[in-house]
Amino acid sequence: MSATETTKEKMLEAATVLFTSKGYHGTSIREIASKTGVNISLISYYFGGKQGLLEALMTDFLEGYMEELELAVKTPHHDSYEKMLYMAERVLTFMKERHLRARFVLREMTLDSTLIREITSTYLMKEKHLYSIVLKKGIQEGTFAPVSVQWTIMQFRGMVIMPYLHHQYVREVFHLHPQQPHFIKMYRKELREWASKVLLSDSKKEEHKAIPFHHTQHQADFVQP
Amino acid sequence: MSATETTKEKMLEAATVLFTSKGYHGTSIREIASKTGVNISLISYYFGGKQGLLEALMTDFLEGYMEELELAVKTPHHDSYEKMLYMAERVLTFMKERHLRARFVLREMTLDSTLIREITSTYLMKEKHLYSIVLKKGIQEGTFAPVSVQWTIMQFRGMVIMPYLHHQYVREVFHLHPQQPHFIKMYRKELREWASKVLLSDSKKEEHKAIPFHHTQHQADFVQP
Amino acid sequence: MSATETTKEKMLEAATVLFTSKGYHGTSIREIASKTGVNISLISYYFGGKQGLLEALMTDFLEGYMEELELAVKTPHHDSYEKMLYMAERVLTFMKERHLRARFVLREMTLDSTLIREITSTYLMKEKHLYSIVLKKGIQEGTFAPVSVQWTIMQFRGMVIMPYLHHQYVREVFHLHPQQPHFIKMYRKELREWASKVLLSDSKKEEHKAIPFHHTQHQADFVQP
Amino acid sequence: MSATETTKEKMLEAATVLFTSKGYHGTSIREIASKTGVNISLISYYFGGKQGLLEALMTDFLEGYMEELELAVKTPHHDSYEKMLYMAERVLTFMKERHLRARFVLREMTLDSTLIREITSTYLMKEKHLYSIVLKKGIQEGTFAPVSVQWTIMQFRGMVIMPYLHHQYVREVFHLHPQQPHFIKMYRKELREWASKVLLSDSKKEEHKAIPFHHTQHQADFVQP
DNA sequence: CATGAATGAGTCTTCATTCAT
DNA sequence: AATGAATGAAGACTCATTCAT
Repeated sequence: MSATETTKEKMLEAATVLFTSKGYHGTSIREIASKTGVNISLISYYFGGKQGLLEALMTDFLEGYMEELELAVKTPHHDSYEKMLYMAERVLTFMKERHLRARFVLREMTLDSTLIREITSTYLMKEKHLYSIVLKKGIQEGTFAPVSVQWTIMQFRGMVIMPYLHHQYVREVFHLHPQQPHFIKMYRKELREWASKVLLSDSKKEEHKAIPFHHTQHQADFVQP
Repeated sequence: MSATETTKEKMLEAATVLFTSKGYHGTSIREIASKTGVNISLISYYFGGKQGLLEALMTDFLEGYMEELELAVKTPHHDSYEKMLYMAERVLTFMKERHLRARFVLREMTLDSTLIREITSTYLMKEKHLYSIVLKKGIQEGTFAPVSVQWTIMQFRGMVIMPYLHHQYVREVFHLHPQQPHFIKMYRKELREWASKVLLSDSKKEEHKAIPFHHTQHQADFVQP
Repeated sequence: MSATETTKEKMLEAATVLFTSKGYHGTSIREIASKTGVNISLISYYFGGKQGLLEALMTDFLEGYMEELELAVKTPHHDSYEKMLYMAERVLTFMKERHLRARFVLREMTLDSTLIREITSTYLMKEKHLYSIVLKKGIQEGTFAPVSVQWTIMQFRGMVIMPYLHHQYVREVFHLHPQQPHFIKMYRKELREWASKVLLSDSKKEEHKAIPFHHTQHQADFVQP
Repeated sequence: MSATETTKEKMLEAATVLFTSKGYHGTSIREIASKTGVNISLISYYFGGKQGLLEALMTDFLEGYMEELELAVKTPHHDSYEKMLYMAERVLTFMKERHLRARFVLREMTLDSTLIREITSTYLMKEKHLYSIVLKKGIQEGTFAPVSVQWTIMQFRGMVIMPYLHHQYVREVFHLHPQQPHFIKMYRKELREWASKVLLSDSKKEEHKAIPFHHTQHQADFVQP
């Protein structure tokens, strides 16, 4: 890795941390440069300005994100149910490994600046498309109940990104840490549970026996009826 | 309403619009003043600065939000299932009526600035507490299956706020408009469906017949098996 | 004069001095603000930026310049010869009173930036037009010899602006001071002399007896044949 | 010519173009390097910085300029009148061949920075001296009328450099192109005309018959009395 | 001979805020 | 209650220059 690449990477990392906690506009390039340990002007030099840095950050993340989804779709599975969960799994793992950047990008996508829209819209469409394919296939196969494709995607996507976008909330209110392996394991089970209840067709429900709540053993917040 | 109150209200409105689309730091008080049609210094005069404006905006929203939840909890219902859905309903309606402010506040809560934490943490705790009460009660009653309280709250809350926080996404990708009455009506049904599948205990599932998909008649995205 | 106007005027004055001696790009607004004794940001506040200051400076000068020429043309004269000289006289006096600004504007007009062109072209056309009218009239009347209008304008204009654009040269090399009344008086005579030799038709040369060289008495640089 | 010399020459050429249209301070060495197609640092390497480049540019031009004048003075002529016009001719031709550099240097000389003064003052003095010699000689010979030496030099020099310094003006307003051979030819005649009227003593005027206005045949802007 | 990474000083501009009116 | 002049700090960015390679 060349000197340039190393420095660039360090900059992106510093920017990620700062952007995530203070927001894009709330962070000055001076802070980024200082955190990286280089001169201010190097940011404009490498990325052509603060905005270039933002674009690099987002594009880089979204590209990786989409790649995970695409690879997941290509991977052969027993049925659409397993594929759907595998998609979530890969995306979750991907975001876990870069949870700060994930949080920042997901938040930034809630703004409606033209710039953001330009960067993200293609990816969002693609994401919808991929989920859509799998869902439709599953319904046709009879694996899934005849659910509304769009509402299901919205729900599913919402659940997948939730721990990262609402990282702060999850941590403060529930004392859970979405960047830790433990969390992922549990969250996977929750998703599976949800999917089995909401997605599966009645005929398939018995085939796919929902994983029993053995993960609840390390959770003390249950109320016995 | 006095002249002062009107001006203040107009300022808050302008700030809401701008903050929502460009973020807090991305908006200058100059823009707010100009959009309101008043002198810049009036913002510092009324709110003691930009930060004061932010606090007023958030506190005001969160207070109303909590009030809705509290009133919903106090309202007598046939069972916890109905109460839970009624809570969602009130919150949804509250947010629909001020969807811009909702979006902004929800997004701002994903930052981890100390200021934001100070403003929001009490409300978040209270929200968790209220949902918690209802969920636990429902489990004890036997209305709800013995689900994990915390995961369920996270999921439920995620679903409720999703259309407003991800307003941009929902609009661009699915061409739906969460601020329109039509949307609320449909979203209510989705929530009910979800709740019936995920929350209800087996014994109750028959009692509460899930509302059939008659809303799907205006939706063309179904795939028949 | 309001506080604003006074401050603005002071800024324009400071900018004139600095721009003239160091050029537009060679001068920082910090220097201008500091020389004016106000805060830096006031420049952007009043003129909308450094460029706005430049435009104000140039437009203001050029407007005054053209007004002199127009008034001179409107003033009734015995013949075109007197009018022509009167035009020069008024412009000279105008520039003498703001010789720094004159120098700066005249120099700036030798650049070919788009901005400058946009500001100046209209004025230059008008100037040509006014000179043109008088020259043509003079030729028709028989006051002037049938000279080339365009070459004559170029020559005449060159002579009029020379002392101000080449102020530095005139001062350093000839120890003359174009901003002093004395200079103007002498220069007027030179122009008259030039005009009588170059412009007047033979028939008129006798009528308008060239003013004898009595101004040469305070000049020691003559060589007797 | 070595590779070095070629690169240096290309740099000077690029600098000339940019300095002329945007001014010295308005041009960055980055632009110069980029236009030349070499690395930025090479400018500091070759010329010891931006200022060094400026000095090289000016000195080079002024040296050539003076050489022309000196050679003209040394060349034997029938009388001072012919010599004077020959001086103008050589200088005009010299500037025509490098009209961009001429324009830039002439404009730069209207600034009063210390640096510029240091570079130019010697040359200006020399120029004055050379013109002075010829003028005085001519007056003593009786070729020239007893004109004021200094005013005449100012006027003469002004006329000679005008087309190059005011290149933009001449082009935009009169649609003439001082860098084309055609222009030079016409301008030479204008100068001769001017000189015959302004400089020549009465006794000599008949000897040197002013060239009739045959150049006016391609000029349509004449007004017949 | 020529390059690219890196720097520090400096650029213009915008920010939120204050104060006298 | 509301304004507009004015400020100081901070914003992003560009500058010319250096140095190791």
